[in-house]
Amino acid sequence: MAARLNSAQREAVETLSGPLLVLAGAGTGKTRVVTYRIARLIQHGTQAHRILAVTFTNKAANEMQQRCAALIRRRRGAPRPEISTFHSLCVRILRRNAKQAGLPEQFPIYDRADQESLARAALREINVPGEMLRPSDLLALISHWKSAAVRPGEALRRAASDREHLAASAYRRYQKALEAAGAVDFDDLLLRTWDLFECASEVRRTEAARFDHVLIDEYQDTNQTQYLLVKALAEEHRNLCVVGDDDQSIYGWRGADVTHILRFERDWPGAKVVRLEKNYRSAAPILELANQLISYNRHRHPKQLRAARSGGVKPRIVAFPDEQIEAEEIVGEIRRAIWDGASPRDFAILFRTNQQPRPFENELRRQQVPYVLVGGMSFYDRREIRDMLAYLRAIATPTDDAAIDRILNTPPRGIGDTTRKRLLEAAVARGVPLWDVISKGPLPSDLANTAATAVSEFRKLIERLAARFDRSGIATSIRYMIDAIGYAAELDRLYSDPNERLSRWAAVEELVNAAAQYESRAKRPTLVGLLDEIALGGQDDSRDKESQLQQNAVALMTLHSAKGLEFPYVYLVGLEEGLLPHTRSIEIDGSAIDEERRLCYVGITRAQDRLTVSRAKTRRKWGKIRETLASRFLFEMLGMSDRAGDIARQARRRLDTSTGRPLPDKKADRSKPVKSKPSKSSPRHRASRRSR
DNA sequence: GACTCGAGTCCCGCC
DNA sequence: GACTCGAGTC
Repeated sequence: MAARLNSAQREAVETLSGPLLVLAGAGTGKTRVVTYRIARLIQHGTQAHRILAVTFTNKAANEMQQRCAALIRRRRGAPRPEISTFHSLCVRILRRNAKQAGLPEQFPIYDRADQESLARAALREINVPGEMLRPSDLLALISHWKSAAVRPGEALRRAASDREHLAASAYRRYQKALEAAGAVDFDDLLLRTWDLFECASEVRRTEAARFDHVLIDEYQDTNQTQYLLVKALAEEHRNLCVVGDDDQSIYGWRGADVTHILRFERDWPGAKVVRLEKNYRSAAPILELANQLISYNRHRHPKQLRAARSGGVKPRIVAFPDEQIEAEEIVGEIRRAIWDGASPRDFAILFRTNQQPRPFENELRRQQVPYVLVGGMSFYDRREIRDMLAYLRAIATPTDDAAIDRILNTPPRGIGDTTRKRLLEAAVARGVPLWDVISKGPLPSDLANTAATAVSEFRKLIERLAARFDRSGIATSIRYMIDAIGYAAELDRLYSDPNERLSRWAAVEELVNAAAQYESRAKRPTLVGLLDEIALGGQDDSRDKESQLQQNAVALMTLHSAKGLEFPYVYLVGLEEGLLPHTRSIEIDGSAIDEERRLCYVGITRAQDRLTVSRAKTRRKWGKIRETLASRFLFEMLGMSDRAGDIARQARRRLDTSTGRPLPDKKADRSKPVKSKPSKSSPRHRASRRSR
């Protein structure tokens, strides 16, 4: 099998023991190296189930599983290598050792919306004015603390400003509420596993001893907790292989620390380092642009991607009058290419923020080009699905206050705000979950008679549903549940538009299907198991990234979602100061801009054959039209350092004079749009003919 | 307690 | 522009 590998790849595959760092540039066959290495280990006598490979996304884990399965001839029922994300790995460890971890046997995993309601409650409790600290700000801080393994006490000690002090107190309350509900949030999955390893060394030893080899993908994106976990799992046998590219570290904002990969050799003395620099993905002119751009970053392992292919088309850089025309022209071009025989799935439109795809979606629909918006509003974020899941969680783990709170009056059953508040107050005062107040009583004495009746009806409903789930299969019980709560009637009531009603109802049915699929797939299906899968990114989410990308449709996604993918034709859109680099990063400057630059680099290196980079000269934001400023990266990728520097200074000036909001500025950007060599059919020519 | 309407807010990326 | 929240009304 080694014949299909180049010499560097072969070296990485054949180094079978000891610490190994594979510095893999974009498109250099990293996945191939990892899967071949796993196959080689097995060939050399390592039992498959004693190999652990950790990825960051479910998509990467699934893909790696499939590739390994294709490579390893396996007897039916023979063990497989354990390939999973950090989060799934930690859930399994915590569920196996729930008692030692101080968790109830069936703990719920809180998602973003649950976290937000906890954050809101915590801020209310300590009377923090909304303009000082919003729930989303608090959650970002908490996540940052947790990914750096900082507990509330430590956060309080470290607080340098009033705002941080308040946030740290809110963090303490947030954590208390989480513990009271016996729940964990996403960051807790990692942090509590680390705590468990620290407090119970026998658990750490047992868990680490399950594996003889550990592989970590995308090592540049590990945060502090993940770094500690990796150490704990591999320090005994030292058979650790990490793979990554410091130039593609784009998750600094959620605690990823690029220094982990930069100092690997110091952490693991005797480590071998292999560099993969031969790029099999992109045409040479595309790589030239990428190399040029990334050379502006300071702290990095020096690398130069070399194209394995010769020839190729020079990337285009285009400016459009506004974002509407940007969308129209790009979609028009894609439509014509499809007419000429290209396949829709060969195209990707990449952007920085989630508000950018809207005009593209409209155009794709109008011009009848099949497309798929990857990420964004997920199936499981839909209101009706969230409602159903809240019921399921309340049934599986009644201590889940967030779930009970959501369904208490959904559909409306006469339990209004006042009643809800009184129940919550009683729960807090008694130090018990909300469900205990409802089910065991006594109900607060000041409840109105009608309210008390409604609450006890609600209790009976949940008990009846729980009994049903005990008796029958999951999908069957969910169908019964939807019926029992009268959800169809609720949808009729809420949505007058029959199309919307239909689409919402279809989503509900889809959930039943997902549950049925899970039931047939899982070895021992349980409601908690189903909810775990969904919380961890839903491997059975038929609308998830992977299956979305398998459809023959143009892919629309953020640069963050695009990492690890490749397309023959890539449109990297909205290259403007304020978007890429984003305003928030311009404010911070320095390393934040470097990360934006890496993001842009990731975008460029997704393209195989043709790359188009575009921007709009004006853009509508909150209903107002504003003139934009070309991104500094456009000039950097062409090696025009001076112009890039000018732009950076202008962007900062705009920020200073407008408290963070770019104002229309007649003088700004009067300079010619970035020079490109538009062919006659270039969208720019056609765009200028349009009057609008 | 449920519903409607208008003012104010939204200001990145995600497992 | 789109969404949320709170005051006012039934």
